[in-house]
Order: sequence, then C-alpha cells, then structure tokens
Amino acid sequence: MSTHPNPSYTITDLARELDITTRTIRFYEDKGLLRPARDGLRRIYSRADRTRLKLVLRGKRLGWPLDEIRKMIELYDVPGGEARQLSMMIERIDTSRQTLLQQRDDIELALREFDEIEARCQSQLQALNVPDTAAV
Amino acid sequence: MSTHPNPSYTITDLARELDITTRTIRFYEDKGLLRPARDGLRRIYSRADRTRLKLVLRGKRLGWPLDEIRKMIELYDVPGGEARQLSMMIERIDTSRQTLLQQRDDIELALREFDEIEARCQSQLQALNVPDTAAV
DNA sequence: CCAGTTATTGACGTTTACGTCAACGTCAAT
DNA sequence: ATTGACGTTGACGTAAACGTCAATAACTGG
Repeated sequence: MSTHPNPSYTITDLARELDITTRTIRFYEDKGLLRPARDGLRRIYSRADRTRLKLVLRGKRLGWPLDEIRKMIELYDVPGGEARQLSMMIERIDTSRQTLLQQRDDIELALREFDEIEARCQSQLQALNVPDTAAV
Repeated sequence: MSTHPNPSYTITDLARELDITTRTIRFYEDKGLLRPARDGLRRIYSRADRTRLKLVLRGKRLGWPLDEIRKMIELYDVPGGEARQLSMMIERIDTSRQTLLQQRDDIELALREFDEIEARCQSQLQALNVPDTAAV
C-alpha cells in the first residue's frame, strides 16, 4: 500500500476527478454498472468502484452502448465456478475481442488516410509559399 | 476502369449492400452527410457517394456522433484554396487524429486485459479437468 | 440551534439516431 | 387501365443517455 490501504470516495469526488456529473454516476448505477456501498443513504465508492467507473468511461470513449459496457465489465469478475460458466466467459471475451479488433482496423485505416490528406495539404501550402520558383 | 467507368446506385442498392435501411440513408442526407444527384425526385448515388456512405459507417463503428462524422468526412475534400483554409484543415486533422489515437490506446489496453482474463479462465478450466493430479 | 453545503430520490425535459406509418408519385408490365 | 414495385416527403414515435429541476434528508461550522 503506497498511500492508503482502502481509500473511499464520495460521489462528488469521483465526479470531479473523472469530469462527469453526479447525475451520470447515479444513472450508471441505475443501469447496473456500479454498486457502491452505502452509509445510510449516502453512496460510498471503493477503489474497485472507481476502477469500474473508469472502465465504463473507457467503454464510452470507444462508443459502446451502456448495455454492452455492462456485459464487458462483467467479464472482469471471473466466476471461479463451473466449466460451463468458464466456457461461456471465454466465448463472450472472444465476441468483445472481435469488436475491438474491427475498431482497431477502422482506426488504422482512418489514421493512414489522415496522414495522406495532411501530406497533400502540406504540399499545397508549399506550393503557395514558393509560387514562382520556376520563374527565376 | 476495371468493370464500369462510373457506376450509379439506387438507394435500395446501397441499403442492401451496406445492410442499413433506406430511412437511415435519407436521414444521413438530412444531416448533410450525403448529397446524391437526382433524377426528378429519385436519388442517384455515384461511386463517390457510396464511398462517403462507407466512411459514415466506419465512423459509426468507432462510436462517433453523426455531427463529428460530418466534420471528419469534410476533411476528405481538400480545399485547394488559400493558406488559411489549408492550415485550418491541418488543425482539424490533428484534432481528429488525437481522438483516434486515444481510442487506439483504449483498445490496446482492453485487448491486453481480455487476454489476461481469458488466460485465467483457461487455467481455471485446466484445474477442473485435472482435479486430482497431485493425488496420483 | 440554524444556515449552508452536500446528498438522495423522483419526475420531467432534451438530444441523437433512427423506426414506423401515411399519403402520394412514377414507371414497367400485364 | 390497373397493379405492383420502388421511391418520395412529412409527421409522429421511440430508445438511449443523460440534463434539469424540486422536494427532502443529513451532516457541518459558527
């Protein structure tokens, strides 16, 4: 333990740190993405809750619907149980992986195209800056 | 030209090929993502229109909102014009690129985590299949 | 003790991205 | 001339993902 053994956070702590609103965090809980502990009514978030929330936000950056994100996060709790459960887990992991690989391919293509376009822009700019080189 | 110089498509052609509805294609046009030619009222899609539509779908796979997709697609029409325009293009390309790079990082992380989880599942399965190895 | 801050649960509103009719046009074939 | 098949606009509906109050509770410093 570097700083604190098991730190806890209020909802506003997390909202501020992760730059989202408390409404959003409660909404995620409604959708089954988070299950923070309670002190009376107040929500108390553990380190693990914070990690889960960050996983949600990563899913969002990848454009996944909350529903899919929930399934994806469930993959992080390995069910030490039966072989059936484990096999199903592996199948689901493969499904999610396929999506990720497709997205990665799309990104690589887009990045290359952007490189090309930018190169064309740059050479256009060069042509503007040295318009009468041939005339000298 | 390998098969046909400048092929054209109806809206249902594209809908069938790209597995979306005609409603969706018209909606994208409403949002300024497509500008097909017309034959009277009927829409006629060129090869370039088809390419643009495929760009839209790639944007969707990456979870981008249609608004962002429109801006992104506009980058594909280099404005041979002034230096100001060109510099702005380059800036916008860099912005989009940052998003793509962030997404790619997120994907790489997720893929590695999935690999780890799957490995754990596999070894769990092994433990189930050979439960009394030590007892022999 | 009391005001101020922070949190909670509804309830309703909003934006995005389409789906779902409805009513009508048009063209080709019977 | 009529019947589909395909296409058009327009209006309305809907699910997802929150935003925005409103009313209420609980804790906190002076």
